Amino acid sequence: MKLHNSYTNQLEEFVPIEENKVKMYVCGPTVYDNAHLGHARCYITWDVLYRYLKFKGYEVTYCRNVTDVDDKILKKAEKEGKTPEEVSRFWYNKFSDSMKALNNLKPDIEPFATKTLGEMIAINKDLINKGYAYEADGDVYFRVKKFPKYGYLSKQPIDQLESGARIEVGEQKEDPLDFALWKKDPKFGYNSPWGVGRPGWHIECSAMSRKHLGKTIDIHAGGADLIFPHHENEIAQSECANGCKFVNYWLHNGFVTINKEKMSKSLGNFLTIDDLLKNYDANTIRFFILTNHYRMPVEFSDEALQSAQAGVKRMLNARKGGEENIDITQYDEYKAFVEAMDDDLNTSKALAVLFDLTNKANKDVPYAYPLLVKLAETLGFTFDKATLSEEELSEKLKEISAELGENYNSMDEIIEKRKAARAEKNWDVADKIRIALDKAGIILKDSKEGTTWESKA
RNA sequence: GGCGACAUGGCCAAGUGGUAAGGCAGAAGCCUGCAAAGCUUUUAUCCCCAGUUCGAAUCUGGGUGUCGCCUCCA
Repeated sequence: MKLHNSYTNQLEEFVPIEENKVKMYVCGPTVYDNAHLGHARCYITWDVLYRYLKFKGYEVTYCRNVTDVDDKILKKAEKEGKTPEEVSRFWYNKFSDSMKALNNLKPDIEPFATKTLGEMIAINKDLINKGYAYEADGDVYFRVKKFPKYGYLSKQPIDQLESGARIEVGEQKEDPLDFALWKKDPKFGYNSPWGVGRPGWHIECSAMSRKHLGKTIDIHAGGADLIFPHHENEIAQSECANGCKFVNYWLHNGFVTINKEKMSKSLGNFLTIDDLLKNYDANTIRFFILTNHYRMPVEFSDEALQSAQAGVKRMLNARKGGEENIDITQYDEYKAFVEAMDDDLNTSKALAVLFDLTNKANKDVPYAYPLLVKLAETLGFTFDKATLSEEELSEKLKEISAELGENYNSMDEIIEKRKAARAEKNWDVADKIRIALDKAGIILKDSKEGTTWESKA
């Protein structure tokens, strides 16, 4: 399997440190607000990687952190008169709900920054002892110039970075390039050897990664906007503290754009996952994301989502049939799918394979449907049809009964009535029934085997 | 200014040297009492210019355009 490594900027054969085992870390959310489509793309992308690695037979440990100590959380807490814990807990729960709604698998480990403070302090101590960091009036900073490889990941010449760097008021840096490992904060801080303070953002990931996955890990992934400074700084901290390589494969996803601009919180041009789910289901959003290669930008538009909706509907509508227990690896489509995914997660090509199978299923090729389901599930699609609850069904029946001026107690009754009308060539009655059902969001499908119904939603 | 990415049919999008996958939308036909679903058929020479090559969307050089990072950001 080949993956694009941002560190070398090359496609590389993926070889895990330990045979058959993968340790992957994804930079998770800072929990202070709703997640938006951009976040959805990121976490869907890495969810697909996680699923695919497992599909390939790897034993994967997927760690995605939760940043629950941050300026924005504190600001929100102060504004709302809550504790930072209350704020972060609330938004973490919201985030988890969104991830679940998008059908993303739960990572094996979801560490919280506030629960990893001991590891952060330990790393900071190491860095100070080794001369890579220094304390200054309750703050701790990293000496960037002591790490020659600084800038390698982001491909930034150090002098260029230097010209952009500034020392903020109140900071005690030796050099403008230096970044904070620990910041004095008497109000919301935690005890440390340097007084009461809070960790810097970057050290959190270095610490959580080391604590849960070890000093050197296979994969570290996240949005491309994290390359600088976040991931650059993580490398500096971890490699200097641990004296060994931090990450073997750096993977970065592209952005979601809207009107050709990056969708982001600061620009305010974002759509929350919750809002999106009001109009489109998880399969549609996933399809929309996966039609593009993960490193390319994806332009959001309702037209694009509607196109995705139509496409995913076609796939999910594939005719059921075939044997369940087959050896799927023997088929060409399986090989084509694996080949596509092995090529740096070429999901658009993989989707083409799924459409090939959809087509074959509709022509009753015996292995097509089971293989389709198996492969589509590897990309995180779900084939469960929307089912109506008891109450929803009785609600619909009332609606339809009212529309037709009759009293029906079950869908079967209605279908029987229409069947009888059709047998008498009473098209008027038959059509009225079909149209009334359609109005209530129920679609009838006539076939030689009989008539079936399903809910639109 | 520095660094990087992208430019393929009406829309989205694969394709890194051998003659343009797939999806959506459109058209025609089949099926159907009608419809839905499905099936069949159907629409491109790849931003521009120059070069390398027997041969380029694919490599090289030069343009043009768009976007991203360099500050919190998935």
